[in-house]
Amino acid sequence: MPVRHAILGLLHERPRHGYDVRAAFEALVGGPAVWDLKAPQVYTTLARLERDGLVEPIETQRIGGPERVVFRLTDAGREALHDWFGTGVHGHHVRDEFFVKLMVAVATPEADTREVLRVQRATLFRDLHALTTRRSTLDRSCDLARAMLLDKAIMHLEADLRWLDMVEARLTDIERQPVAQPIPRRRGRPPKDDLSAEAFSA
Amino acid sequence: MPVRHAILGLLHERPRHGYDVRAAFEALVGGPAVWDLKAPQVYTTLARLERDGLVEPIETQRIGGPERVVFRLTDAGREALHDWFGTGVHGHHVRDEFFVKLMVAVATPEADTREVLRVQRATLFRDLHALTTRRSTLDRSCDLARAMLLDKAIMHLEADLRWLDMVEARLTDIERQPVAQPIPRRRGRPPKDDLSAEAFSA
DNA sequence: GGTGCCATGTAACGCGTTACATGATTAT
DNA sequence: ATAATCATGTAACGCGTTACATGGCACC
Repeated sequence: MPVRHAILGLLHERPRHGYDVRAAFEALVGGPAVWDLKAPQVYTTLARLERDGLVEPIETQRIGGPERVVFRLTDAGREALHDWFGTGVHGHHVRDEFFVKLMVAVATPEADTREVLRVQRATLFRDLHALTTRRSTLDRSCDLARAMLLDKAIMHLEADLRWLDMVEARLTDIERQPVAQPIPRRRGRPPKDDLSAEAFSA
Repeated sequence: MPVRHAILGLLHERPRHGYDVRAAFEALVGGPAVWDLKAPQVYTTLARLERDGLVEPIETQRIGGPERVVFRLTDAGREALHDWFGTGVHGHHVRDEFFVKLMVAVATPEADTREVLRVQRATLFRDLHALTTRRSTLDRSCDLARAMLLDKAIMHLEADLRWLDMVEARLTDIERQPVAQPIPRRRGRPPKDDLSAEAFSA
């Protein structure tokens, strides 16, 4: 959902056409290396915004190449932008790919869980190194946005690495204990066929 | 991409039909409260996996209700699962909704950046409180998966809150300085500037 | 005049969600 | 009998991505 609202913000500043929106977005977040907003997403999002009445075309320029449709915010668009500023963003804690991978690995006897952990740690360390390197080259420049974004990414990577340490410690603790019992989807009548889910295959 | 591969893992354990996959998945991650995998996603994903040759139907049961198609892994499916275990998951950190909101707010004179920060902090604190509460009720039970997932979520929320403190400090430092200059999308002849970065995005 | 690139799109796909259809079983 | 609900889907949408089409312009 970020792009949609970001475009509202950029159009609030001034009316823009697609390419302008894209350039402004990337300038905002720190350039295409940080967030390469794809052109099709700009145009389709603008089309949806227009359909929803948050944005309206005001003119079409033809300077060199194809026609450029310039959009501006409507009142409804300004309201949506204001609402966006007024609501917080929740952490999305749960949809975590590596957590799922870890759970599947634990449940799969043929999988080497320690190896999965090792590979993940190595991946995150490489990411962390790349980020800290870029961060240090940035320090002298006055690019606030990129520095803050890198800081955030670095802090999250560090959290992930600490979490991996915790996970490994716990796995060592309970090396071959039973780990989970099935959680019944409590609903009405199960069709008594119940071969459902004993989560981990001892 | 987690669900696709998780389903491969569950079918590796034993052949299953759609409902069975869903129940097993939720048992794995800690119940529908943690990750409510939607039924349509299960069936469409199974269909894609079958189309891609990673999974194949072996029988159809009709016990009570509708027909149930039971799938099992193919060799290609086992290979895909193995590859999944062998590759690390990069931090995605960059597609961050709040970061975008903050950048837009800074660039929008009418927006109250401090208020945006305050609302965000309040939201994250509420999330953190909810999670720590759930975490403490879980402690005595032996539910490893949920505890680890909550730990991860809590650590990331703490990182976000520390980051917010940092951001606020920086904003105070440079209260009304100019914040961003546009970054020209290299047009015309590409100056081969190539500051390409892995570690970020895809 | 090619070659390539800009700027505008369209089309199709993946993943995820919600809304809805269907038939069978179970509870009241 | 009626209502609920389970298990199987389909359809449509949002968001994001890649591949491709189009037409002008810039350079060699």
